[in-house]
Amino acid sequence: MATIYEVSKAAGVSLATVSRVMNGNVRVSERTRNKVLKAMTELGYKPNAIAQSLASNCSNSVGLLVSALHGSFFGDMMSTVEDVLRRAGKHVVITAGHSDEEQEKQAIEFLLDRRCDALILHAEAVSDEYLLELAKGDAQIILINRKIDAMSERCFYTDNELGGYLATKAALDAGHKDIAYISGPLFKGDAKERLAGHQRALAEANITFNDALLVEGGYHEAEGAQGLEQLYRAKHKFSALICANDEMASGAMTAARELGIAIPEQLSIIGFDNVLFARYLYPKLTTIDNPIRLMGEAAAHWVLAHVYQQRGVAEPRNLFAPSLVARDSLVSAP
Amino acid sequence: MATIYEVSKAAGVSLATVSRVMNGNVRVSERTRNKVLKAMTELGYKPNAIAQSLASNCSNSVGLLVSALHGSFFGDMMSTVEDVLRRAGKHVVITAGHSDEEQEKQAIEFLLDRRCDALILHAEAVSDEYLLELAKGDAQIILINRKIDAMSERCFYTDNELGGYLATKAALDAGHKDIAYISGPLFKGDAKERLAGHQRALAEANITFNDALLVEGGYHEAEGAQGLEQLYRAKHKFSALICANDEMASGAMTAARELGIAIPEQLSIIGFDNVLFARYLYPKLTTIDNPIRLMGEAAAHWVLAHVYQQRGVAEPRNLFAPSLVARDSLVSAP
DNA sequence: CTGTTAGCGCTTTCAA
DNA sequence: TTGAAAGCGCTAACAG
Repeated sequence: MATIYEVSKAAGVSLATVSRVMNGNVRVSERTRNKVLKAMTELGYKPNAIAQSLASNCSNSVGLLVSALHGSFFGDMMSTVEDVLRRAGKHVVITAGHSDEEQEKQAIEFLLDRRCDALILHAEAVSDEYLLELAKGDAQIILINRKIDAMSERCFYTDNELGGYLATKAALDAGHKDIAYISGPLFKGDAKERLAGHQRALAEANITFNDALLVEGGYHEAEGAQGLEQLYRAKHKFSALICANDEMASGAMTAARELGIAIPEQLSIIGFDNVLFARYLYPKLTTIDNPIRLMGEAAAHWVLAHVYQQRGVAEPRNLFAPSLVARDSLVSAP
Repeated sequence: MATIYEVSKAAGVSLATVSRVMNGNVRVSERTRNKVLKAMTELGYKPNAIAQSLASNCSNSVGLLVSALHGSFFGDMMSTVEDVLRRAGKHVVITAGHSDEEQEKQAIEFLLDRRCDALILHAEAVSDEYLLELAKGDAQIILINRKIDAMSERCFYTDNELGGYLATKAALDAGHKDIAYISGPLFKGDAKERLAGHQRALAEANITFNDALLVEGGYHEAEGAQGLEQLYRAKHKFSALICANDEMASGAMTAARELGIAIPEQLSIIGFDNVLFARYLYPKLTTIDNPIRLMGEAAAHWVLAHVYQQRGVAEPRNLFAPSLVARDSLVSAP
């Protein structure tokens, strides 16, 4: 691998000049630039990104923390973030936190050790205090799907409460009165908010929230199935079920089928997130669209604008509104 | 951020000694080591990974190329690779190639520029020659889901032909004679191999392969749906459909339902890959298990053993055998 | 077992 | 507009 030194010799100029034409920010005469460029191509020169990072104190890398590397939700998010950032020549180091405090901290430490210029975090388990403390350090911290007031301009999130509200409202509008709810793990903010929206919609319709119709799940398909079975066994009647994400809705559908419950005739189901496979379920899942790709894009754009000082990047919005996607799994109450 | 220099001063030793206790490979007296350790914690010292990389000419990072960051197949793969490598303190830089030659090359260049110690590639579009050339360079190249004879010990792949064979064999064993097939894009090796397996099974059963029952898809759900519609419109009769991956099987199921075809009563469907959501489809998808997690693990272990000289890592196998997962979407022929 | 001393390849003042 | 030179923070001979 040719080094900058060899290029400078070949071009008959100094190291500094080569560096200047590489970075293009300082004026270099046309003639000199061409000599250097020629030498570079002849030698097949590639700048050493590591040396550049050390000297410039900028790693050109951004760390991304997600809960898991598989799953439609995070797939969509990683996909947009990587796309935007790589186009800008930045690289993305991805780690998984598995919704566990210790693992999230370790992953963040890891990214910090690699001297990432910015961290885009989908952190679920660590505390606000920890994140605030982190934000005081060298790396810029951006949060996805979480809002902390003291750093709200670096937070990109969905109005989960509204989403929960819309889901329940849709069921109510279809005439359902007995609505069961399988929530996400309630230690997570989004799970709490979605549930709060559900309760608000019920209250507006003068329906008292029935604790017996609530099951706490963990956002996985299996818990959707278990949740439905539990509700069914408890013999409380309900004609609609709202699941706090599509994965659980899918699990619930499968379980319902096995119990001989016809969907949507006997039971309407509504999901949340509108992940790719939602429309391939049978019946096609009515769900709440969670604009995760837009949030990823917003976070990446923020980094480009504020960390790398790129011009012409539109200032992203922070709050994203979910919306109902009406498909086949919700029908009028019998 | 404290530097090694400050630590050495605080501990009253030389730079080199601090470096030694950090890396732990050279003997340092217990007393000195403790002094250094103490100074480190007091200063909250964190080694600068970038400087380490530059000095040691080892970035401790491995690049991972996948076709897309979303989708169950790649999710599973990234997940295992990241898990194994991060446990070993290596970091994973992930890029997407989108099955496009130009984009794959760019992504690989990008990883090379970052001086990754090894590249684990799920490359679909670039040529064997290109990869062989690449393997001559500084970074070690590992291939997933692809075999090139000249570097077969660095290739980890499924026996796709066998998989295609097993799928078709299962349909045949269930009494089906007219078996349609929606393939992956035939410029991809795995798609070709799966199809070859299909044809071998037919030949063994003395059934002539009928070109009219073959549709070329692109591994996406939408193409599964289109493929089924196309086959249906062509009015060729078939009682079983084999799809070259689960996503297309899912799309085909949805499309069949819309055309009023009962599954599996009127049409049996078999997928390939056994991704997570396959068992949540309705009916539950009979499919071929593709041990993608094991391949990811194997690739990561190979890197640990051969690139980072870790001891005690079992030598991974290169060829992985797929197997039939019988669920509900395949039944006996009418 | 420990210290000295060159670098690793590049950026960035500071002068010229 | 260009060059000289001092680092960035760490590793790795080489001596002692």
